Amino acid sequence: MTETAPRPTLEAVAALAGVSRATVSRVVNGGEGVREPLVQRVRRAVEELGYVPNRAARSLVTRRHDAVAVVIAEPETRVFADPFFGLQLRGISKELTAHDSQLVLLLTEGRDDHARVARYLAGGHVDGALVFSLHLDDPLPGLIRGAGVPTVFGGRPDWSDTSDRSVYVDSDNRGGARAAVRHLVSLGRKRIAHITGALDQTSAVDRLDGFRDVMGDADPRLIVESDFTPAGGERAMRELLDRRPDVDAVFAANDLTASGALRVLRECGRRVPEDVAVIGFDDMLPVADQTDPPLTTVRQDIEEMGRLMASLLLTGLDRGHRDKNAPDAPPGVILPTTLVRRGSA
Amino acid sequence: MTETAPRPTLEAVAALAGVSRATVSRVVNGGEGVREPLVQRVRRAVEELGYVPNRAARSLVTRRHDAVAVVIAEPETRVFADPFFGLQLRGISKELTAHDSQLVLLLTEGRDDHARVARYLAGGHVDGALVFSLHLDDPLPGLIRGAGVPTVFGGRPDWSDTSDRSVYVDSDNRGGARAAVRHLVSLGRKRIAHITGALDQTSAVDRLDGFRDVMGDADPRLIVESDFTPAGGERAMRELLDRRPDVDAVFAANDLTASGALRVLRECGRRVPEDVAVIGFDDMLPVADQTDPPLTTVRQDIEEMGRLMASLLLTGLDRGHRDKNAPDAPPGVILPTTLVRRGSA
DNA sequence: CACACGGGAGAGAGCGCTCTCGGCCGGTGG
DNA sequence: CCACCGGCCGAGAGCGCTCTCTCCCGTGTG
Repeated sequence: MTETAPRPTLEAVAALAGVSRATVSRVVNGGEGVREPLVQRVRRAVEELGYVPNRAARSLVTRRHDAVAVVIAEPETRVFADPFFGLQLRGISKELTAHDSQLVLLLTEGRDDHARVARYLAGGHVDGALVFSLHLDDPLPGLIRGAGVPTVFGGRPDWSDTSDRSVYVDSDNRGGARAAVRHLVSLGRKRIAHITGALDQTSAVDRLDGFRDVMGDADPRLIVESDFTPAGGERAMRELLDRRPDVDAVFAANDLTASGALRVLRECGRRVPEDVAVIGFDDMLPVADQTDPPLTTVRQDIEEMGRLMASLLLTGLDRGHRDKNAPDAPPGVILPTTLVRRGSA
Repeated sequence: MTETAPRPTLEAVAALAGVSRATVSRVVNGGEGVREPLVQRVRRAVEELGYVPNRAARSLVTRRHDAVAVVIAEPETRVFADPFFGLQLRGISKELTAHDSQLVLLLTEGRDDHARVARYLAGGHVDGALVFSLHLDDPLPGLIRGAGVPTVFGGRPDWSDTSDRSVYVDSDNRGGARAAVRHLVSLGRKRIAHITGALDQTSAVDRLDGFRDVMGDADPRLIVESDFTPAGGERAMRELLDRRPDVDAVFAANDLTASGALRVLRECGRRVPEDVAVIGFDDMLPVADQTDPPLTTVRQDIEEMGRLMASLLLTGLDRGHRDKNAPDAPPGVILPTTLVRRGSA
């Protein structure tokens, strides 16, 4: 823990270059309206002193922070133990650093954390927020909208509030589900079942809707509600085999669920994919490629989703600064999903 | 993207409470040396206006930022796709919010990112840094030390530089490995093999050392070098069966490797644990409990590791401010690991 | 009853930066 | 030749806060 050395200031650079602070500032911020020889002198001085602008001083006057908060609301520890957020963060990070913005991470669990996050965002310490809130009844999105900070949501928010025009980015859960089920149909399967995800999340609802788009007239017993976990997948699969022993295909709401289902099928002596074809969702590595047989699944580009969220937020901020009357951004952007064929279907 | 409302300032609170800015400042920062009735008046005014201090203005004068950077150096995308960092971040986040500090996340891939991170840290925008650097030859730790920012490393850094007294937190990789191997011995296994991790990482080296502590005199052919991946585990297991078909136990450097090994063993008709016992490392969910059979493994408390890193950094910072001559913090803190018995050994 | 003492409150400087404004200088048109 | 205009640069104010310094008032003492 060494003592921090005194950092060079704009003043110091100005003195060394023999110009005024204002000129150094201009050069540091793009160099518009400064003649070339001066620009060079200043650049050299900056280099020589190793000058780095003091962000605090800058944002004190500009009222911008070049920082955005990433809020991950995650009641269950389990959720964060999967690679999903890691990939999102990666995408977000790339986009933010490309725009020279910082990523301030806010993790929450429980209600008091919500208040803390809302206060932080309302405090105006960041230019905007990227929010991941998984559950329909989560109060956080409301709190955040109340904070008056530009926000982009990850995943479609709950539409129960119809005035809600929140910007969001989501995967094409419904379309992906349709593609999966159609694939099963094209394989000649007749009794296609669906193990749902936790239906308090829009992604689970959308995947179920996609299933229904294709299998609207299916026996309702072929739909079993579950919770996105492997254990839940096991339970659901047993239930399914009990209800309809003749089931010949399963579309599981995610890969974890599918892995549970696979285990039960193996236990019960059903061959996959010969007797029962199985499709998952997410293409979550290292799960999907580690099952036996490797899982056919619907891939979503999670990293791209993060990148796009950040991009949307930043361009929104820019537009806000330049032109308040620009046409609104589309409220939602849906990223395509693709079917990845492996061994299980 | 609404317009940001004008935020109330200290001045405004002071006016409302009928006191000076200085007094409000005192109250906001703990209220020492202000008489009770005034404290009350100020508190009410703060409440009424919804005043939140402007961090930029504050840190401009205090030269503290109440922010620490978390640097995750991660050349391969694969690494971040596992739950490890998520849990670390969770632990770090808890500790930081308890101390009212922000978490600024810096993800890197590639050399130019290193320079960027070093510049950022040297720029003095944060009070300290928590650094995860997995590889022995990574130049990042050196750059970061050069930046002169208080730092705590996650995982034992490379000791090739003997003057290095970096503070770090690590799991007891060596002890955990010993416990695993001893367990195999206690099961009566005689031909115990080790599939190593990527040996450019200290964790892999330490686990190998732990294996050797117990099995020092083993046939060197029972040690196969691998890379922490499932595919690597498969390759290594085949190699192992080829070299020593009579192998009766495997200690794999992590759970992913173990899962690959399990698959090969099943393919080759070996029963687990009857013919070959298998132990992993990490207790990575949802891998360890999803294998067939469920994996016996060595658990490390990853979240606690993150929490402890943050705690060490913060107390170090505090001490730095209060008393430069306090005894140095211990360079390394090692967290215990525990053997988790499941079905595979 | 005058004086020293100490604790609580206010005044004011300034952290490092940006940004507006005004002045200077060179070039052009009348 | 002079007024004018436009492009560059510098001067200076001020962002919101903390912190030192000073002043004031109440209490205890000679």
